[in-house]
Amino acid sequence: MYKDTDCGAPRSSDIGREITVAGWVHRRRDHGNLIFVDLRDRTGLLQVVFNPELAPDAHQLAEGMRSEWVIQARGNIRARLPGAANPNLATGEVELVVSDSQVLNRSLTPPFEVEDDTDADESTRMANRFIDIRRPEMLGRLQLRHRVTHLIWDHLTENGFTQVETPILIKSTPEGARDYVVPSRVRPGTFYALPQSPQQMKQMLMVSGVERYFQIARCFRDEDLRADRQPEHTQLDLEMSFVHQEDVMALVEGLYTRIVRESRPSARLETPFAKLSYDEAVERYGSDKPDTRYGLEMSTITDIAAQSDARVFQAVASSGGTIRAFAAPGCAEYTRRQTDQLIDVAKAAGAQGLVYIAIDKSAPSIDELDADHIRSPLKNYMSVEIVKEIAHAVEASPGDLVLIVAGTKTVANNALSALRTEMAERLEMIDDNEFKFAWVFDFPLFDWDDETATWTPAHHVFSSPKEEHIPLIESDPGSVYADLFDLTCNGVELGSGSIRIHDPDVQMKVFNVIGYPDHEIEERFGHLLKAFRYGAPPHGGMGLGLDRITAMLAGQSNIREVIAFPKTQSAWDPLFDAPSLIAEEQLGELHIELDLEE
RNA sequence: GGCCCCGUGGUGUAGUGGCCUAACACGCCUCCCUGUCAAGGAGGAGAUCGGCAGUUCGAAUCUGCUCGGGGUCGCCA
Repeated sequence: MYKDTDCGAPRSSDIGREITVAGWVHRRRDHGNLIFVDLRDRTGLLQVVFNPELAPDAHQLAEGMRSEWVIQARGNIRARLPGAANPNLATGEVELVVSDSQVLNRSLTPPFEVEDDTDADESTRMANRFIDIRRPEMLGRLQLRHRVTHLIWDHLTENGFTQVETPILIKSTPEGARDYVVPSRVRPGTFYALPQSPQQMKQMLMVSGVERYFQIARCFRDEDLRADRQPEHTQLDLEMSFVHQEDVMALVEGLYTRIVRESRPSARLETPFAKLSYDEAVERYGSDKPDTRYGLEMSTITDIAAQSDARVFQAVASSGGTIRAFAAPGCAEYTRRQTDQLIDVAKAAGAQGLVYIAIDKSAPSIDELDADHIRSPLKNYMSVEIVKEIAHAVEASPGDLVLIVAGTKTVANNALSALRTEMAERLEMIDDNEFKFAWVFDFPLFDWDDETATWTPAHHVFSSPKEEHIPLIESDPGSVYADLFDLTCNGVELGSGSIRIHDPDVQMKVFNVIGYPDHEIEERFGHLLKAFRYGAPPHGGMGLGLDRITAMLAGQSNIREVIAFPKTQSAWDPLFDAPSLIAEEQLGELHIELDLEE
């Protein structure tokens, strides 16, 4: 070993020990004679002193040392001079007096400084990720990720799970996201796909009698990226046999409670997790992944608003739309500029516009409102009575700003949900250290797709309808609910799960509603359906995003911050420069000809 | 595919038509310095302003196109 002690280890109790350390030159302070080097390794910093009188050779070497050189130093730990301790360093009471040192490797001047408060641009960091990860903050995030993964392994192992690896080269079953695809050399003209998730394989493992399966699985989707989406992401994939929905939820809740408690002990965590039906979540928060750290709950005021003379409201109400609203406390004095900004938020979320009613704080109460207390662009079209009713419906008080969006159900909810987030931020209602988990369950089994005029699976084709709804599958698909559940936290969807269909007849009915022709069912799912005919146990499970929970624990909104080598928004790896061209011979072997424009 | 923001020495920024022969901070190089820890002091090098085309007597600055990065909507069962 090049070192017998970690840089972050020495304390006062080590004074007098002779140790050897090795690491990177974090900073060098040259006083002409005395030279101080802060030596860094993964455990921390240690001040190393080169004294020309005690070790002239080592001192001469240190004169040439520069940032990020890799060095080794041997010497004695001693207490720092009185008053020279550094309370900001864990090792700040002591220092290493070098007797002997060696340069293990030199370094070019790094493109940016290795420090937590980096000012380097993200693309610079990504192109030099090997240096970026030297920053304690980054290394810490990778270590956090490791701890989370380790806890998953421990917890699930303790609960009877078996980790099984499933293949990365699988069959493409085009549906949902676009596949990443790999050409086959030995079967010209055919392609593998990379898994979007190990869904079918883990269900097959249930048929196989594994009973409790998990995997930290890489999943690939060739879709446009976001701050919380990479072309490849990691999910905790798990599946259990002989369980109901509550059993899966209880297991996962136990795991996530433990993850948060052990990997971020200071976090405020409420247990048991809240439980909301899908309908309730949408009604109260306008979203199926509500941030429940704050209130700002919304109400439906379609009937009240439709009685006003406002044509927008009448038109929306009569065309089957919905009018929804919530009260932003204390915002009645918002300026034109501020309300305009809110209108922009609503429009960006798809709404035609936003109607607000400011209720002056001088009003004694809602019941005693008069016209002078009301400020609204639609003031002339709404009687005071209607404003009172609306205010009551949204539980507004004098001094509040009522935000109203009219539109289709989806539009109204999306816009109001965006406004809710916006107002929570503006009103500083968000506690970054709070982890408010909520289960959202009882999702509809199907969504209606206007564009194609078809029913599509809300989650995936294997989710089981609620038993009492099975008779409705073909007659009234829209009213069929499923044993489908999401784990959300602070307004982020962390994972989805469901009880799966294990009855081939029910499965066929679902396929029929979705409108898959028989040959396509056989082509895409034949292998799984065949397995199901050999005694499939009732089973269910979840897929949970590892990147997202880790980012959340790290206090980051961008999952690239917890991924060692992430890709850019255009799915480019700036470090290795992938994707890239391949040689003509490679293309030839694969029987591929390029047809590129230009 | 749409919308929005960004691109100036190694890094981060300032400069929004002539005062720019491009400024500042950090970093880098040389020298000085025995207790610093974002060490300090003195001096120095380093950018044709993402690229191309245009407008103009004159462009980092205006226009168009393009490339790259980020955010977001669509998309992501």
